[in-house]
Amino acid sequence: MLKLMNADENKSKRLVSLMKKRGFIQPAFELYGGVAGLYDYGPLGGRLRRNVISKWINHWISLGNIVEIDSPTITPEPVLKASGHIGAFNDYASECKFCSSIYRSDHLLEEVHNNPDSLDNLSLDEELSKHKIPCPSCKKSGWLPSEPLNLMFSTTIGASKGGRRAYMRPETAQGMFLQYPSIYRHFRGKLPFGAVQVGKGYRNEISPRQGMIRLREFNMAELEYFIDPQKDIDYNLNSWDHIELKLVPDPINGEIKELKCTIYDAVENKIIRDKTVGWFMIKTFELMIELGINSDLIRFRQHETDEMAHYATDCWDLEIFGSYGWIECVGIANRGCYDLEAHQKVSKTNDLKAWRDYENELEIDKIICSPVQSIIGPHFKGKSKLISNHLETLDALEIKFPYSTTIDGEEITIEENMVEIKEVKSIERGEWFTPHVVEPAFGIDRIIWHILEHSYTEISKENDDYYTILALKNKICPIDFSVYPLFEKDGLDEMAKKIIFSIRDIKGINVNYDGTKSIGRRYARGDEIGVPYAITVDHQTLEDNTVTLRERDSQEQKRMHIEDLLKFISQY
RNA sequence: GCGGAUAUGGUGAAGUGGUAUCACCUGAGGUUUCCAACCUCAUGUCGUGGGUUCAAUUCCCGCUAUCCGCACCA
Repeated sequence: MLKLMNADENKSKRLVSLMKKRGFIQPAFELYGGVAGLYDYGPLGGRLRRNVISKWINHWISLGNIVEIDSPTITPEPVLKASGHIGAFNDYASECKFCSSIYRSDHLLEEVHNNPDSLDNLSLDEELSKHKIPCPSCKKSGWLPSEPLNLMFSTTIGASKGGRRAYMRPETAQGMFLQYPSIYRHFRGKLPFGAVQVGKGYRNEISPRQGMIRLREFNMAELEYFIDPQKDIDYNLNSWDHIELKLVPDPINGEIKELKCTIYDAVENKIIRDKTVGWFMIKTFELMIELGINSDLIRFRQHETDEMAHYATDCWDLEIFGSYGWIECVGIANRGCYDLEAHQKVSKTNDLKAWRDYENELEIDKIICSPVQSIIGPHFKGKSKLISNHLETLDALEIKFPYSTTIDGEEITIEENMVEIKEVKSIERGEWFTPHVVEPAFGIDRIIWHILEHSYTEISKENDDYYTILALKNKICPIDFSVYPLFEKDGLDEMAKKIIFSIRDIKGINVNYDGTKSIGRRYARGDEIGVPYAITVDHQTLEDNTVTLRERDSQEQKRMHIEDLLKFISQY
């Protein structure tokens, strides 16, 4: 496999050149020297990206219980504190007092400490001064207190000094969690349901590498699927029995082993711990094939327990093989109720819950102490509300009067005449609970990169070592049809333009005209950017209204009447 | 972040202390009856800031970016 990668190295260089040359992908801000980790999509890449995103959204929306939402990228600090992004994502950095160089605190201590990664900021500072760690750059020893090295871009909301601290979101998921009440209402409380969001995410990587693979600003597409953990849903997993997935399970019981099996078996045999995760895995696999990823180059890898993010309980990555090796492109995680509960706790609301009907109604007979407000009110004044609440929690059968307790730091006594012992009947039909969340999170840029890599084919033609075909799938490709007049004279060019106008009337089709240079070159130009079909207008067209339709991948041509062509295109 | 290498039209490359060459691509014209043909012409380049110098794309230093290791990240 290593040999294969080396052989492909030049090929992948030629792909990068092509991407730049033809306007798919290029480093951003090149006029100003460029910025690592930031990329532009060009005239063709922009449309490619749009097509991938549309396909992604439709794939999920068509399930019927998924909606699309959108939320801001600028996120106030408390949100990210609640979600755990501030804290868990952090490493500490120390600044040299003398030369202002900044280093990761734990890295400075590597020589003198076994596991500096585990230290908190105070211990880090202590160790640094105890061992008189010198600055690698100026060799003096003296460090300012370590600060969290945050991988998020920070900003301030509001221009004045009192502005609120905020960050560019590191994932789109939080937007879906915060919109949960609205989504819950939309579906009128019927779980399971989900929401998707496509947008930019930001991570201030220390050193982005590997081209499009690690970006500082990237396109993410995330789906949050809210489920009742107690309800067993039948996903009909055996309807995918014709597909064998490559799985690399958590090596918790031994060495890493890749195995092949159907999604049904993987869930049955508990290789995949969560059925819903399994369902999303196979749905995601389907989507990848539709987008043009080579199915042989896809595998799922389960996160090892210590590798799992702070929120997840089970997590599988969809990895795609390309010139950078196996790259994680989708993460499918069961996040449990972590996020919703965290936000409920911090924001002090009760709104992030769902209602579950009991199978059988529960009749509950209770004997309670009902406070007599006309006595308690005047007697305890401001404290009366707290006292009433307390009384309602007591078991009336056990209580003896006068009853003493401490409320709000004060000893109080309840006399018998302050309460009324009542028998109440209540019927409980269900309960509130916090839904669990299964999240498939897609790195769109990484997927696009691999679509391009897997589509990129070089064949040899006479006099041509590298004839390039970008075998993009229909409707993913930026341009769907090209119309070429054999020559731009004798009215062929006008005929071609007439045909283009009729094609443009068909919705959603992007058609392109090219009339310069030889016909062979124009086919080559089209093949190179993945135009699936070329329509050629020749002299015969003027006589009998027929054109030739050339297929990109087979390079075969068929002559057909313009009417039939338009019919073909409208069904394309 | 550390170590090494690199930066020349859109792409891929050559070259020089006196402002740069080639191929492909692109555009115009000609030619051409279906797969990167040919002819003529044309457009377009020394990453960036500073230093040395009469003169720097070339030499030196800083910065930025890219590639390869290591580390980090997922």
